[in-house]
Amino acid sequence: MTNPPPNTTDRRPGGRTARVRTQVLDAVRAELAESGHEGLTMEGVATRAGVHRATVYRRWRDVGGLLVDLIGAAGEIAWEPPDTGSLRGDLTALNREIQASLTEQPSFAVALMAASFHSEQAARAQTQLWDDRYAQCEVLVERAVRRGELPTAQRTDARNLLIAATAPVYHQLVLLRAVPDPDLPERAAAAAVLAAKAGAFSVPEDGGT
Amino acid sequence: MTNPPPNTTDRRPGGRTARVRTQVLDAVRAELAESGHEGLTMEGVATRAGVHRATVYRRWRDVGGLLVDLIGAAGEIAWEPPDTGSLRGDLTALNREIQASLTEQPSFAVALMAASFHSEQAARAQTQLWDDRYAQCEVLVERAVRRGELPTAQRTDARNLLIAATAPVYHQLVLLRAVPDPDLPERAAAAAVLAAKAGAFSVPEDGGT
DNA sequence: GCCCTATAGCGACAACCGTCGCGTTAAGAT
DNA sequence: ATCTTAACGCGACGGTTGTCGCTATAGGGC
Repeated sequence: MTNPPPNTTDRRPGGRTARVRTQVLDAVRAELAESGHEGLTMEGVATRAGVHRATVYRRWRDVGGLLVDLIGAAGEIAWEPPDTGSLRGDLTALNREIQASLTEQPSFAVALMAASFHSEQAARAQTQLWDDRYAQCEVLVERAVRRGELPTAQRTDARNLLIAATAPVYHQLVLLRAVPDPDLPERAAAAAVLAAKAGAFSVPEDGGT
Repeated sequence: MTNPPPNTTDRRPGGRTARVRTQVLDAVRAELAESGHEGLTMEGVATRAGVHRATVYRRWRDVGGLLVDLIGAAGEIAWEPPDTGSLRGDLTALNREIQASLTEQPSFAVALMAASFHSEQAARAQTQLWDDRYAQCEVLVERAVRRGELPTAQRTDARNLLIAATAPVYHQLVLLRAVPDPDLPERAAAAAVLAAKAGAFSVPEDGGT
């Protein structure tokens, strides 16, 4: 008997499995839109997807798992950091995006935050998501340095600058649950830029080579 | 028949009622310490307090309600904003307090945040709590202005300054779940001060009288 | 002390949640 | 076309959650 050529992974991602996945993810989106992150329940998703509860539990474990998979599905569409020609403009645009994502009904970002308190996978996915975004955004700072908008005597810590610029938006909307202030994105961006120009995020050039 | 003199409120806050309350709140603290905000459940609190489940549900409604009452009980002990002699020192001290409150095990602040996604009362209480704190902290800015640390040509919006200074700490610890950075409180405070000195939080003096 | 009644105790309940074992279906390889 | 078995469907289960109607207890005004 010839050795059977090894099965790639012994998985079956196609056909029915794939169909079930799209049904379930669609159901997640629909439930989220209809009843918000509070009404997002495993039972509800399964019923709406026309799939058995046990299936959802087996493949996604908990609500966090569903959201994580939704990130995966959405993450395939690329995101690009804004490029307006000035650091302040870029950060403002970024903040506007963030404010929109936290304000839209329903907010996927808020759902993920809520889930991250109950679900380990959701927590990890959230950290991952923001980390990636911030990494992508570091180019904003590099561009600003190249344009001469920032002091060049010392390197500017891009991550800290980005966090300083964006954190107030989250703070106001999530923690303080303030009504969205249309000027906040720009104010927060401007403040961060001023601080950066004053050298607030400069770090000693670490020894090269 | 003589009109019976009106009972003050027809409530009975004393005696057994008060005893039950302290038992329950003690149980909340204990459960929180033992199993964190994730393990804080109505059932568990009731059992530990030696009280019937229905009683806890009736009086506190949900986990959020318990936390809210805990704030009330703790809120009676006064909190004072730091006063170190400089704006930067004050904000750094404030940030250190915040970082400590988010890092301690278990963290009441984190528990309240988690609950605020499920419980309306918890959400309101959270907003209220931070609002009060920020209102109290505005004196920091006033003192700084009086000391001449900030530009006086225009008024500085204390609230925005405070949020810019403190938001990064929440952001790092809650959203990004980064490991606590001992330098962050100072860095964030310093950045906010620099921005403020550059006029980032100045607002047009609104026309008095 | 004696009432009145606010509040707590109690047990039952329906709903939901998550898991399990087992039978069925249909990918995907030959 | 056939076979193997991954993935799903199904129903049942034990545990938890939140509510309700009722009874018992005790606070506090008289």
